[in-house]
Parts: sequence; C-alpha cells; structure tokens
Amino acid sequence: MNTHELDTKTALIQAAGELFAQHGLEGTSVRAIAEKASSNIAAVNYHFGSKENLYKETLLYVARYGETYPAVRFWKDETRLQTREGQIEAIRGIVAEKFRVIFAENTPSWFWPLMLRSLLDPSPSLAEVVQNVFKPEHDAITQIVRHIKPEMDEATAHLWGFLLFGAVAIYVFARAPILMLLGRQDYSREFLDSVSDFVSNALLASLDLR
Amino acid sequence: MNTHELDTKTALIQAAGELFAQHGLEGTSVRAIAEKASSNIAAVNYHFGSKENLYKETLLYVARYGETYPAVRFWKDETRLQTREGQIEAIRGIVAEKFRVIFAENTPSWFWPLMLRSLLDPSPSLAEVVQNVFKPEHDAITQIVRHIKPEMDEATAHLWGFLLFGAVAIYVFARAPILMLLGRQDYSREFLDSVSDFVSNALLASLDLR
DNA sequence: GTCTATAAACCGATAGAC
DNA sequence: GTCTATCGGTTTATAGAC
Repeated sequence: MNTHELDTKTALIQAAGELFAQHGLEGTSVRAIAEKASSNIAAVNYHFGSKENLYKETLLYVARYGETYPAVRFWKDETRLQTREGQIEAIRGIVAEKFRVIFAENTPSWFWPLMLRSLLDPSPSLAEVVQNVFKPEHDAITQIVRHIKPEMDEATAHLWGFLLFGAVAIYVFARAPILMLLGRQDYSREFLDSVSDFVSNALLASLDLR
Repeated sequence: MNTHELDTKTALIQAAGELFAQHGLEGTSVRAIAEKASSNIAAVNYHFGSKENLYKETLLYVARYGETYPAVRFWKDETRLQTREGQIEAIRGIVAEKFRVIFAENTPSWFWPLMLRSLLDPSPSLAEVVQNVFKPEHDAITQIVRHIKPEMDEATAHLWGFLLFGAVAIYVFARAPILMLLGRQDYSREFLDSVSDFVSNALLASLDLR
C-alpha cells in the first residue's frame, strides 16, 4: 500500500465520516463521498468493497484517532483514588477531559456526532463499537465509583456511568437545539468550561463528595 | 374528510414514523411507507404533498399524542413548590412522569427515538420541534429550579435542565448499547423505576435537596 | 490505482383510469 | 380516494480502458 493509496483511503474515510455524521449511512451517496474526497465513484468500491464497509471503517477511524478513555487511565493509577481529594480530582478530571477531547480544536467536528448516531442506527457495526469504544471506559467508571462508594451495588454503579454519559452526550447530539434554547451561535471555550464544572459538581454531589 | 381517509392518513403517519425512527428521513422510501401502511405509493403525495411534509407531520403527531410536560404542570401550580417537601416531590414527579410516559406500554416505541433523531438531523422542521416540544418544558424547568434555588443564575439553570434532559434521553437514544452493557434483553418495569429513582436522587443532590 | 461509461435497480412524483 | 403505470432522475456496483 503506497502513500498515494493511503492518501486516497484516508481522504475517503474523512469525507465519508463527515457526510455520514450529517446524513447517516442511508442518506449519504457514494457519489457525494467521492466528490468530497476529490476522487471518483469507483474508488469507494475499490478500496472498501462497499459503502457499508466504508461506514464501518469510519467508525473504527474515530475509535482509533478520537479515543478518550480518561476513566481507564485514572483506574490504572489506583493510588490517586485513596484520598477524598484524589477522588474529587479524578471525577473532575474525567469529566473535564471528555469535554476537552470531544470539543478540541483538532478533533474533527464529525467524530462524536457520528459515534452517537451509530448508537441510534440499527447497524451490524454497533456491537463492535460498543465493545471496543464504550465498554472499556464504562467498566472503568463503574470500578472507580464502587471504589469511592463501596456500599453502592453494581447496578447503581452502571446507572452512575449512564448519568455521566448522558450529561456529556447531550451536548453533542442535541447541539443544535441547545444553541437555539440559549440563543447562541456556537459553544465558546468559556461555556464548555462552565458546563464541565457544572456537570462535575452535580456528579460529585450525587456521590456525597463536595 | 371521511373516516376512511382519516384511517389512511393515520396509517401512513404511523408507518412512516416507525420507519423514519429506524432509518431517518433520507433512509426511508415512499414505497416502503406505502407498503407498511398497506396503501400505494401515490397515497403519500395525495395526502401529504411530499415525503418531507409527511416527515414533519409524524413529528407533529408525536408532539400531539406523546406530549409530556410535567414541569409545565408543576410550575403552573406554584403553591406546591413553597415547602421543601413540595420541591422534592416536584423534582421526583417530573422525572418519574418523563420515564413513565416515554416508556409506557401504550406509547409507540418509535415516538421518542424519532424525536431524538430529529434533533440530530439537520432538517427544516428542527426549529419548529424545538420551539413547540422542548422549549415550553425547558423554560418551566429553569423557572422551577430558580424558584428552588433563587441564588442560581439563569445560565446555570439552563445547564440543570440539560442535565435532566441528558439523564433521561440517554435511555432512549442509547437503548441498544445500554442493554448490551447490562446484558439485558429489554428494559423491565422494575429497572425503569430504579433508574427514575436514581436520576431523581442525583438531581436532588445537585440542588442540595435530600 | 484511477477513471469513464454503463448496467440494473431503485427513487420521488405524477398522470390518468376507475 | 385509491390504484397502476410510468416518467425522469438517482442509486450502488462493476466492466474495461489507461
């Protein structure tokens, strides 16, 4: 696989990812992808076999280059979770890094809308995405929460993980309605910082950590 | 408009709603809608003018028959919010009713997936949906929260509303992944009750109401 | 590997019979 | 109001030239 071929494949994945994020798998045509990637309609089938396979590759691409597993890292360094201050720092750090990575300047804006859309769409790739992208981080979060509150049962720890997920994800998949309700044009850096702070505080309060 | 015509229109809306929820506007064909509604491909254009217009009608149908504005009701009956117990009851009641209505037996399972998908899709109907379906409830929630905590500024009250929205919506749009992570086949009544309880407690904790 | 041309199927919308 | 037939356009996928 030479450089040129890699360039074409990457260009197709990036063009496709952006279009899939906006219009979904079924709403995006191979022609539109080829045109956006400055390629031709035969290239998609040559490099990926089919549109469905290219869709799966765009999801794997996001999992590879947009990965954010802050809870996994905090859980590996368990010693920092021994003190109350360390626990607070961990929760704040996890939330802050999620917002920071998801809305970073150099994170393509289609990464997470595509990820969340893939959760809503019935697709054969869904199980793979959940297993590789969401399960490791979710598992680490439940472990951390049960470490902080040993009396919490496993079922409740799962719900806490979903609360964190929902509190962050809403700003991705309901971006347009949120901006409408706030009368804003876009999320500013200051706004995202205040959201991260607010979400951290709410999650800490639910753990009796202040 | 006779009964038969009403039947056909309703059948088309219900068939279309289910397909739009699964495959989106662009992923659903007029032929598939007509077949599912046991009608013919000319019926959609005869009754609704276009596929886009039928899409808009399915959203209005959900807004009409699936409406759940518990916060609006609680805010209208402001006297119940004077005591601490009344405030706790209000928050619990709002959360419980949202889960109850969204996952009710007689609520078609496509109602809220379609609603949430419409937030993610760039569509001319989005502004109308936000204005008619989400804004009234969101406004009531911010009012109630600011009544409970008068020192909270308006921006933070908005964030609290989004926290509530995200905490509930995650169980709609990430239903499949959540079931995978829990190793379940479906949400049970007991599970949804425990989720409603957990979310209420977390939201109350963030307001220092226990 | 890249591209044009094209095949075969499908799309939304509509005309016209009943 | 319902339905079939059909128009004009687009879709994915592929064959074959370079």
